[in-house]
Amino acid sequence: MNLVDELRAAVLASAEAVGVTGAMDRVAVEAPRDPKHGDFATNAAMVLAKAAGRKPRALADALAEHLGGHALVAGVSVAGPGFINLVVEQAALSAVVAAAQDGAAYTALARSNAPIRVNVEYVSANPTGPLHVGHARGAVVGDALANILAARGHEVTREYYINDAGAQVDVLARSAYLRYREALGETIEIPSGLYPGDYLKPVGAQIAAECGRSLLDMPETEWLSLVRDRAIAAMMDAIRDDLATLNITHDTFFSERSLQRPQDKVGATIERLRSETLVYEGRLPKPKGQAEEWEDRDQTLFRSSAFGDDGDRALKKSDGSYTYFASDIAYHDDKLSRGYGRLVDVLGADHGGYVKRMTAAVKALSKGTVPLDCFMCQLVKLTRGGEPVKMSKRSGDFVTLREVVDEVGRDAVRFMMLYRKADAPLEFDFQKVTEQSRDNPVFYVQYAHARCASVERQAVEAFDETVLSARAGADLSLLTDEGERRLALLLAFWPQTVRGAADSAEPHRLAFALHDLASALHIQWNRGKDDADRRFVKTQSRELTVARLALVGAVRAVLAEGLNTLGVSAPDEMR
RNA sequence: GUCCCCGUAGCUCAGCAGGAUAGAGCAUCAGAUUCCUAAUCUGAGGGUCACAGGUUCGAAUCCUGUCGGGGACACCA
Repeated sequence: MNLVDELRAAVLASAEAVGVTGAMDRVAVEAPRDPKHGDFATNAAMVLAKAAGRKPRALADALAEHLGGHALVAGVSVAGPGFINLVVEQAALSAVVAAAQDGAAYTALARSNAPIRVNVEYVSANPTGPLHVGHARGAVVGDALANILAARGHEVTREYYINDAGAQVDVLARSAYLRYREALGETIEIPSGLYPGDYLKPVGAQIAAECGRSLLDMPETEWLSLVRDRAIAAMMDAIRDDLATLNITHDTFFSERSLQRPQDKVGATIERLRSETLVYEGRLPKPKGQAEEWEDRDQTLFRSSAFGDDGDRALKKSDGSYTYFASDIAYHDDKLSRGYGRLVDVLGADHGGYVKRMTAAVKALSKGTVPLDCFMCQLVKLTRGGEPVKMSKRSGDFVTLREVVDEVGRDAVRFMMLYRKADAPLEFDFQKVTEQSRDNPVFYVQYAHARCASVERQAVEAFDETVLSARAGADLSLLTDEGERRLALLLAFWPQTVRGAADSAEPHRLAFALHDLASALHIQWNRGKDDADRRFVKTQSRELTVARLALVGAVRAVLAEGLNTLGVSAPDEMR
């Protein structure tokens, strides 16, 4: 059990001892606002006061008296409206430092005792071109979230939904066909409405090489599916390559088309819902606003309004084919049939209006047993030297994910995308991120890790190699310096941070926690410049150096584990 | 017209299931390199948490409304 959990258990035991029951799940052990208040603080007295029928301060006094006797607690005080501040025994922090030597094992303390199977769907960009920088955000957030859920102990599947069934892939095919003719020597012009990007030229060339001139005389109905399949395959290869530059790989690529052929799974799902009276034939009210070409007609509708949506949603287009939503219902039904306990969709900002209906659909399909969490990534505002860069796949004039990674580097792209809440807009400035300056927090955190490694190298030089192996038996009670305690306390919160990030699906919390830890490390390091007694490597005392190396090793292990979870490298030196 | 997200320091953003004096980075100003990497650190200035109500012991946080910015709104995907 980790320290924060132990303290929380102690608080709850104290509450029980003084005869309080009630909203125990709201009791939290957290960092106090001001470190001067103590090592930890709990809101227990304020949260439980009502149920106990006592005033917060009075209850706090009672709890504090009881907590004072706990083995881990060295000091207790009551402050403010009823906070109980705790100072822990040195042994408690020593245990944290010892446990954190192994970053992976220490992070495993965050594991849930009720792990479930989780499906995380992310990216799912249309296979009509290379990924652009907007996709990068969803890709990184989804990937990091999957890592974090795995760190929480869940069994995670990373999935990509290939939208290969709609009209846009026919447009892709027509665009590729023109490139095919171009490859055979024709001079072509890409009409508006098709994809003009150069990236289809190799596809056209490849088809020309394989099929020769045989497609030239065919009617579109004959070449369309052939060209389409090849173009989609080529685009998916390109997308996989793009994702690989960010170290992102999916476990499953799920084809939308496979829901319709060879078997009509979409129809089957619709009919099942119809039998539950959740699908019906009816008319939608004419939407207000832009609806000039509104055609009032009977439609096949899903009763999503019964599950929290604003209205019912169409499942078939006027030509009788399925809507994207209908396919997506069948797709999520397929996910459910694979036995997941939780579904997560990471969506782009332009899918905002889609969340309610999809959540409603999963509610209906799973009969409320499986939650679907949709997380929106807001737009990325890409600037270069203050000038906004436009992105539009149709124009063929967009900044690709690959360009950004090539210019800025994988680590910087990943960390920057994670260094803010996903549902807040993000400004990504090329210049700042390329500068490798203090402006870029990834270097700050990586530097802290490199500095830890450097300290270890220095220690070996000052003593010998055995100072590192001696850490296992270090006397950690020597770590009494204020800054050292501060580092140990930050380490103590790490498992909770991982839990919080996983359960709230907010990867940025990890990034900020790592930044905090890096900051504390840098501060302590610099204190050694003013005060030689505080240096990590203290040549006069091997014993003290070994203890401090253990602390540095713990910080390094957690930084490495955290960076690894975010998909960012943890270099041993940065020169 | 409806729905979703956002509005916190000059700028970019945190603020974890309401809680202690609202934080960080950048920028500005003033400092610290005989010393484990100055890609670092120390200090200062800078705020009616968009606005108005409400809920309560207590609100940046929850509810309602207003204003402002972005996104989405039959059949596209």
